Amino acid sequence: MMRWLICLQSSILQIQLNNRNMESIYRLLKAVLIEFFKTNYPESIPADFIFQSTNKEHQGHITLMVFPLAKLVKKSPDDLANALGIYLISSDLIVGQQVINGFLNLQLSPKAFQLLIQDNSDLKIESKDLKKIVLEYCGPNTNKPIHIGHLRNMFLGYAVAAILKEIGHDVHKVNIFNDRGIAICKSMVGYLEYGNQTTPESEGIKGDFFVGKFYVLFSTECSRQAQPFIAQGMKKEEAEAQTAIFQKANDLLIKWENGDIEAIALWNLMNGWFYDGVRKTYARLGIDSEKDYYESQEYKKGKDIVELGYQSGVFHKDETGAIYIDLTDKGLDKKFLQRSNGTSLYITQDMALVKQRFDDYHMDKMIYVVGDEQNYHFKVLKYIMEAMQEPFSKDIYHLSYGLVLGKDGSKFKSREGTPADADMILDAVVEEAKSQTFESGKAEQFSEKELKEIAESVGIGAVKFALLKVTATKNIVFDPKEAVDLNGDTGSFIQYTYVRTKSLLSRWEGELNSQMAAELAAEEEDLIIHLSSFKSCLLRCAEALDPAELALFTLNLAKIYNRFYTQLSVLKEENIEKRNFRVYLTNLTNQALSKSLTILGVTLPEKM
RNA sequence: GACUUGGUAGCUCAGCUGGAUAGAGCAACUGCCUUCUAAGCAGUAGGUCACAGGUUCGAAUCCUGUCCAGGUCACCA
Repeated sequence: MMRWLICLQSSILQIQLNNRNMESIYRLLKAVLIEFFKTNYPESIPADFIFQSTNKEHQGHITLMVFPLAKLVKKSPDDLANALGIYLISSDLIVGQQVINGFLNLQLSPKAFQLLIQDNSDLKIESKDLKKIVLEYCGPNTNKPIHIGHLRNMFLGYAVAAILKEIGHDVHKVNIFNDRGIAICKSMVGYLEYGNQTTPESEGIKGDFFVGKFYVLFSTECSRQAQPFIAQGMKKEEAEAQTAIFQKANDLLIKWENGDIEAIALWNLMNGWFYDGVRKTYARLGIDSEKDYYESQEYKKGKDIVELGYQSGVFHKDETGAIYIDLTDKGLDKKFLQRSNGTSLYITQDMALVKQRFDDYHMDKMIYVVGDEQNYHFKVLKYIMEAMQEPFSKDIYHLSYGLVLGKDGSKFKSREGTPADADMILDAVVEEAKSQTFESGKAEQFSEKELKEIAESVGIGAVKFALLKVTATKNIVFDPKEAVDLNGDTGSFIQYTYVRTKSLLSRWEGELNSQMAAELAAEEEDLIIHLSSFKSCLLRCAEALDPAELALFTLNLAKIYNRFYTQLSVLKEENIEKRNFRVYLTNLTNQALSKSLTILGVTLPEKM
């Protein structure tokens, strides 16, 4: 983890600052403060200064913490604060100062604001030490439609990739289809038993749902057949393995692995339906990948690696013939890599896949976006590659994220076909967005086509934002009903603000000019200060590989702009200087909102 | 049992490397549309930061212990 963070750390942030806003101002003030200490206390020059934004109740923009400094020079905090305040006011960045209980509150000068505007007039980040990064996300199973957990995975992966790209890294997104194994065989048996030659077209069902339907039919029948065994006291999983229908799935799996023509034909047919369906969902969500990997094409190569490791003595064989690696010296257990019957395991194919990826891309970092229930799996994978002395083992990084839980805090179930399906949730939210447009009374302004586009953009944006605003490592309690509510801390609030800026700018015919007005209103100051933290926010998100802070930044920007918009006139302002500058700030906000939402994967409606 | 991640308002979440009276949104209650889009703005109310110790000028934040919850520890994926 740490190694990775250091690699990504940009040259822009060489000075570690204690606050998220206004780095450039702090840097300049620090220089002034150092001068003060050189003159007055040459024996004790502080290594760092702690700044924070001033509390709302007090006057000023930024606050210097004087306690640590007072301790250093052995003076009372208030005395030192007063001396520092007077010294700082002589610089052209500060126009006012006030000491309260050892806190030195400072008021920034117009020049300081002008400086902030200049620093952030473009929102581009230029950084060095760029990396080639491959990021795997999505990873659907082809036996049933994707569910809410996949949504978090896709949105997170997409946004992280976009953030890294924005910083300047060379990012390649890839997908993995888990297209083989017992699960898809269950759907296949379901189809053989109940399919009657139907197709998604004949039934008018989206392909992935069509395949999933037979998975559910299989599961239902399997549970039914398992009842007698459970009645005898057998555990559920054991009992299901005893059923006739499960045996059929197992036989099909063996046939498939042996290259049976009929089995493979059916497998191709059903996977084809699945891909057809899931790719529609990807398109709807704007999820893309540069290269698709398929488990079916990789899993056999894993066996070669196992054999190689066994020959070279890295892996061992137990008395039954199963091959394992001993990780007890890492504080872990033995991990089996190949069954005693010679067939491969989940980890076997990942061993092959990771090597394949490095052969394909020769990248500096491989990021896996996979849920935290697989933390152990990736830890082991990394150790195995290390033991195999693969130089890339250190470049494997598991970007793990928490579960999406239902309202009562329990896990969303999808195995038995409960409504955790991604498409169902999206449809419901889009439908709600549409009815909200009608409720707002604005529906008449829009054509049928526009109405549909707005609902789609707003509804999907709401779900994306709801899942992205929570810190990635934490579990999310997701209530579809709340995502449907488009008021408050939501994506649609931001989209609405964006549309506001856009509408305002479309009425403006003058030039854009960053010339600041002589006097700034508090709302303008807040906006400038907040906008000035955009770049550092992005850098922190890149380091943390987590878009949550960007989501919150964007939300706050929208809030601050809305206050600005309602409290001040822009186009109707009579003072030309003020009007021009407010249009300029509106444009900058528009740019920042547009950039942030695009990174987060939330689309920008033209109107709403 | 071991490892791991969490516990902040009725609910969903912020709170970055310790700083001022712990912040948002939802839900509840008040106001504001003949004025640049009211999917908005302004306001009221709501807290023993799981608990107990410790470190210090100062702790939601750091340390120790306890309790509670999720996840993992397969010849499943």
